[in-house]
Amino acid sequence: MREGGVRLAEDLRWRGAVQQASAELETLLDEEPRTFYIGFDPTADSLHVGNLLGIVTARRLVRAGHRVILVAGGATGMIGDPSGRSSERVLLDVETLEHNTRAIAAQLTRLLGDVGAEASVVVDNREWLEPLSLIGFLRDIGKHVSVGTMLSRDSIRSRLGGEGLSLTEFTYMVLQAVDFWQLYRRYGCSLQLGGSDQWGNIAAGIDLIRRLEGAQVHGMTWPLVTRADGTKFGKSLGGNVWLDAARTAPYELYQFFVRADDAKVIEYLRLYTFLERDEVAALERSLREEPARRAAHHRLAWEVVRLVHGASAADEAEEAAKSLFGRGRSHEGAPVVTVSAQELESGLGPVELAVRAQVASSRSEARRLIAQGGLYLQGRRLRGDEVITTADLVEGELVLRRGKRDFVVVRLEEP
RNA sequence: GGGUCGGUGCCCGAGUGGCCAAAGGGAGCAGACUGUAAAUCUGCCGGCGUACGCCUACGGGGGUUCGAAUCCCUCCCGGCCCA
Repeated sequence: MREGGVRLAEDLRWRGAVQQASAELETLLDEEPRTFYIGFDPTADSLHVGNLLGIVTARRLVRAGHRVILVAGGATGMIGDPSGRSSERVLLDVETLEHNTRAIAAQLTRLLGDVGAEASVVVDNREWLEPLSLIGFLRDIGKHVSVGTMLSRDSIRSRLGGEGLSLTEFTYMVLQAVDFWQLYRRYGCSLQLGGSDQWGNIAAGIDLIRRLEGAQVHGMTWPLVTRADGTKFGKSLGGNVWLDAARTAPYELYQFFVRADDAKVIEYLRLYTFLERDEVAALERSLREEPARRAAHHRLAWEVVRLVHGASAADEAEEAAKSLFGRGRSHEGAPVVTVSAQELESGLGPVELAVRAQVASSRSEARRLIAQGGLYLQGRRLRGDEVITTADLVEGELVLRRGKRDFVVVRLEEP
């Protein structure tokens, strides 16, 4: 039960990776190998940065000798978890959910697969939830669930005080309890992990198993990760930051983390990487003494990209960042847009170029951007009346920048 | 089912017949300062258009009016109270 030379419980405590637990961490984590589970909602066909902590935590437990079951919530996804939400979910259609569940299961397998097939299993809870009949559910399970207790949970109470919630969402908690119960019976699972907003759902499972099996199982949550201003971590330029390279390129993932708030980098390093105390301490010192180097930020970004996309993708993203933001050899991996040779030969105005390079979503926006002096070519500010032609290509490329930090490399289409 | 209050731009929220593309705040974008950070200051911030402008918008539909986010009808959705 050791991770990085330190007992797991102590390690997680130091990392700030535990918010609540149903028992002493040492009892839960250091005494014997356990089977634990973490659930993932199929709300999209890829996981995102918000799911990263679950994945990292799972890896820590596996490395310490525990076994993990990753549940792709194909069935619970049909219902929608009200936890931490102020408004009723819009239900996804069945085909989308099936597609998402498959995609997420595959992604989980990939992200945990290398720690050993033995130690990690990916299952879909439709396996046991779909066969349940309403009557069977109400007789066999519903009888053991106290509505009073459910009503006292924060996740429910906060909604009752606001928009209200449907029976469908109210029931979600019980379905998740059934998951835990089934995993207990099928795999001997005795510990459920989740974000702190999952505490109510986890507790419901613990209660159910106690009543149904007379057994004591446990739960543990990690804290909600925020940005320095208190808002939720994980969103970027108008959207989620995904763990699927097709949705968020490794370069962009790297950029997301490299831009972390100073006030938060160290916290993120502890939570999201496997670096040990002395390494984190060294980076902390660097942050304090030579902040402009941004060593902690770069290390954080590299570590996360390595975890998600592999070491070579991490190296490439790092190299591209160096190249675009300072001196570096290659910006392979940076966003690329192609234009036809004819197009560029006849010359493009900055507005056209910005739109073609997807650096602005409309001509109006492009014009506004240029008027404000926010478009740069090869590091030089572009004026509105310039014309860009093939003569401006440097090594066959135009390096376009929007604002301080968003680069796009423009290349000619392959003939 | 009855009553009542409400549904405004990405979010919060003002507006109660023309001066409304709609106050204010937040978010976002750009500039300055910097370190691809934070804080601060400045500008932009529905879409299209070089531009006078045009189009789309205040829950949906219909109506009154020269003119509606604002008035009327109706439907949908939500809160609260009553049954």
